[in-house]
Amino acid sequence: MHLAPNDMAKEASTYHPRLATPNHATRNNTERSAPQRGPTMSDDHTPYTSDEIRAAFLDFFHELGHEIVESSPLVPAGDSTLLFTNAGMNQFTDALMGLEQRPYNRAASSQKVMRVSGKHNDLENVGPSDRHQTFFEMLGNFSFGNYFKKEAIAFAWTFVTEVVKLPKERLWATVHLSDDDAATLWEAHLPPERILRFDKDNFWEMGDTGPCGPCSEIFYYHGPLEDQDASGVNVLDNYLEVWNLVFMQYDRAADGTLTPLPMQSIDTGMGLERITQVVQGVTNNYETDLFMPLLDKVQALLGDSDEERAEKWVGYRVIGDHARAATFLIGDGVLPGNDGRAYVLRLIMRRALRYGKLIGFEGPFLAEVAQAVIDKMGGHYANLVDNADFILQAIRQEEEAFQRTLSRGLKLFEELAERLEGAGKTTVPGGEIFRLYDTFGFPYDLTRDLATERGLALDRDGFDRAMAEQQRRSRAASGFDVNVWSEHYRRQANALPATEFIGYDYDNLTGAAVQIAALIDPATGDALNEAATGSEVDLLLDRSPFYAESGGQVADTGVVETEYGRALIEDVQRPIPGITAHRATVVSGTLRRGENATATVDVARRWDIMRNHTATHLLHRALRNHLGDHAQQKGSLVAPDYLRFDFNHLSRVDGETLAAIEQEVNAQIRADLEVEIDRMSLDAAKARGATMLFGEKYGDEVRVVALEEDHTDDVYSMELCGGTHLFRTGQIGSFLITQEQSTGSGVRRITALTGRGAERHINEQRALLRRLMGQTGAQQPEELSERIDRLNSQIKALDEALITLQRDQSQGQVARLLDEAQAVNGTQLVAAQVEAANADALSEMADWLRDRLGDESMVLLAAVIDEKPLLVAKAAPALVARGGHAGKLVGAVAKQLGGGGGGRPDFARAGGRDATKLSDALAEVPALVAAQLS
RNA sequence: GGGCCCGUAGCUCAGUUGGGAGAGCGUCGCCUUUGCAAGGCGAAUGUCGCAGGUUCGAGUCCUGUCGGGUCCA
Repeated sequence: MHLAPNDMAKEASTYHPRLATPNHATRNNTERSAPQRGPTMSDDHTPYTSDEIRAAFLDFFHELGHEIVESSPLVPAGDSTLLFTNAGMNQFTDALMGLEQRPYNRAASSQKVMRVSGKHNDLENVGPSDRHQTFFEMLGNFSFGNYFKKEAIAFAWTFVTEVVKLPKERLWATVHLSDDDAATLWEAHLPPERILRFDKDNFWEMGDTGPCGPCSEIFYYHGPLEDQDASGVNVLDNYLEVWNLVFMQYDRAADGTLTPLPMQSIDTGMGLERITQVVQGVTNNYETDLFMPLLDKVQALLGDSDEERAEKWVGYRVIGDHARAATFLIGDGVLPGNDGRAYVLRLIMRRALRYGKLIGFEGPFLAEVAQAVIDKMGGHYANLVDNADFILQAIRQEEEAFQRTLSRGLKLFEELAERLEGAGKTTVPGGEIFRLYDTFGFPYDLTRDLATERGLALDRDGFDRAMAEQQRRSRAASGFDVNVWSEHYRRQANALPATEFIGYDYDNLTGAAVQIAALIDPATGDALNEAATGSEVDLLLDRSPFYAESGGQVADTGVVETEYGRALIEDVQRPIPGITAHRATVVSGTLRRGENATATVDVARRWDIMRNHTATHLLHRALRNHLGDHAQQKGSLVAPDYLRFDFNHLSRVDGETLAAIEQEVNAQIRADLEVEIDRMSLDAAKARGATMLFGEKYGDEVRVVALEEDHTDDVYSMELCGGTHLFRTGQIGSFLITQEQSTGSGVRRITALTGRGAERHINEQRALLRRLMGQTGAQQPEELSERIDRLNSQIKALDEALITLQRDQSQGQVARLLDEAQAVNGTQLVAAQVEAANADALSEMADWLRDRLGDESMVLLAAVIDEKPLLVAKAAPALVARGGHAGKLVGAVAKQLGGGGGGRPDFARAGGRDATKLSDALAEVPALVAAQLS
């Protein structure tokens, strides 16, 4: 039942809270637990625990005709500018701006939110501060062009005063300086002196341009009543901002001017932790029932007394908050790593681990606390329970990784300290501290503690300078990657025609009758009347059989033809919801707006794509069967020539498992499962257990692709999917995994082939086998390995025989050369050209000569190897003592050969280019040696 | 996205203006011992991540690339 907006405020003000029951019919099925009533629970029906408050909030707005929408994941869908979901409104952005139509125009949610960086939130505040957290839940109600200020204010007021029953004498409202409407509306609820006006604090905007508007906030005062005063609002900490109501009213242009929006919307946000704190009458979030079980767990693990716990409060809070954040992030598919979201997660986890050490943990502990998080929150967030094993394993792994990092850092520090002390230094240079931190991840405060223990001072300024320099560099290098497609289209969203997709019906793939509804210049985004031969243009059709790239499936290609022109479709994208742009090149004639056309998809290519897409579903299921439920899709590419599938997994998949997975997929292909595609409501799909993807945005009606046995209705795989599929899995033909690799922390990638691609691959491999058989003389493939073994042992035997032979030869040459030794300034000198197979043999000969010529000998041997002269010189120890230098000698000789070289006094090598000068060069050796010894 | 560090024997690592690939642990064999622990003697094991380049010569220098670590945005 929907009420007229005017009645709504009245209805809200007479709302009577009923016992909060979580299993409301339209609410999602992840909310399982009945609220636990704590011993301190008041005996009327006022919600008290966090679970009760959350449930009461959602019930309250459901009663008021709001669609209860499940929290979207912490990783935002399709928004690369946003690191994490940071507000309840994120998943409604398009609906709030009127870009997206939803089957409802009012909604409410309890949204998981992460805030780690930004103007009001610094990670370092989390712990010491009473109100900062990284992870929290945001309760919010939303109106998409439906109700506005009056109802929003009335709803909020009713909820805080009648549902959670906050005392009115402690409530304040703030409105924007200019917002007389809101001020007047508040007067229905509060005396005028409790309605305050502010400027910037009460104006909300997303960016420099775009939708914005005044907002109104509800504050709760929790100090002594007699000290309450208007001057404290928005200033003092004991006036808590409980709820922010945003009135989306204007559109701000680039020049700063405000124009009213065609559709006025409401976006509100109330932190669950904060309202729970107020309801439970405690002074900070960490004393609410959301955190107490986690802090109790920490205490139990440490065996701390209450006094000890009280002393270490900062550490307790850091661990409590960060354990929640880590648990939820990993639950939503983020794993610790070295960039973006993954890095933030690592930062948070390592901060928790450091604080853990500080308050007395010696071994791993974070996974234990995470278990407490799952116990506490799993009732409402079922995915935590479903993925518990994976979450805990990921946390344990990171704890181990950090332990390794610390051990290595410790070792490096010890070395550094000894070096410093050896050099008589008393200060650790900032650059060194930074190196430990930057390159090896060894935290500053650990370096500080270790240095202090050894009586070393620290160059903190140097460290800070190095850090600032690195930040400057990083910032300077970071650029923006703007999605031009969506930029152009977003601008004129309302003026563009929507496209009906008719490509699910494969009869429509060729020769479909369509109309060119608009032509857009891709470079400028301008609408065109016509496009001539050679031009690149985006076609907007009234209906289209072309599949636009989405869900990993690449776009169809093909042809659009009119009576007067023909264009090749090269890419198809959906830059904003509902709009399909066909990127085309006009190859003949001219296309005009409004013309009728026929559209033809490259059908063979489309079937290749569908083979890969249906196979992707089989692979997804098989992966989860073999690796566990955590092996969820993280990314997917479905192309005509291959498929690529990324999924969560913490270690590499070994060959045996990979083979088993491939086998299972092929077995399902042979079982020739039927592909059954149904449209149903999201709730119905969930109820049937369909696989959904994190970070994917689903409408209310979804498409479910099931792969199942014909008669038994045994479902092998069921996924929400908008892609195009085969009729039966048998059409895949065969499935081959060609590669398994890592793409980053905790994510593995499998590349595979189906159908024609698999066939081609096998043929290539067979051709290779035949070639190898020809080369080795094997009659059967099975003989190959044996043949190669035999060849290898032959090579080895020949090698050994050759070396023996060469050695004999070398020894013969050495014997002759011994007689040719000449005395130069008291040394025995040999300088000669010999035959040698390689540098090692040459070197060996020189060794023998030197050893046999005595303590003051010098040997210089030359050989031509690979047409280039190579020299080796050896000087006996006593000669070196007298000034003999093999390196210098060999260098001087090599120079005459057009090369260079050198080495140590007792051993050196050199090479040249011109072998013909060798004998001349050797003739000069005695003189050179004589010069060295004089 | 911008940096920095690492990739050498099964493992942990050394390798210093570019000039004979090493150590410790482990493995194997023999000796000693009733046996075990231990000891003694001896041995095997390397595409120096991969691909280019510079050079007479590259583990070492340069470029690219893959893998791992780590900081910053």
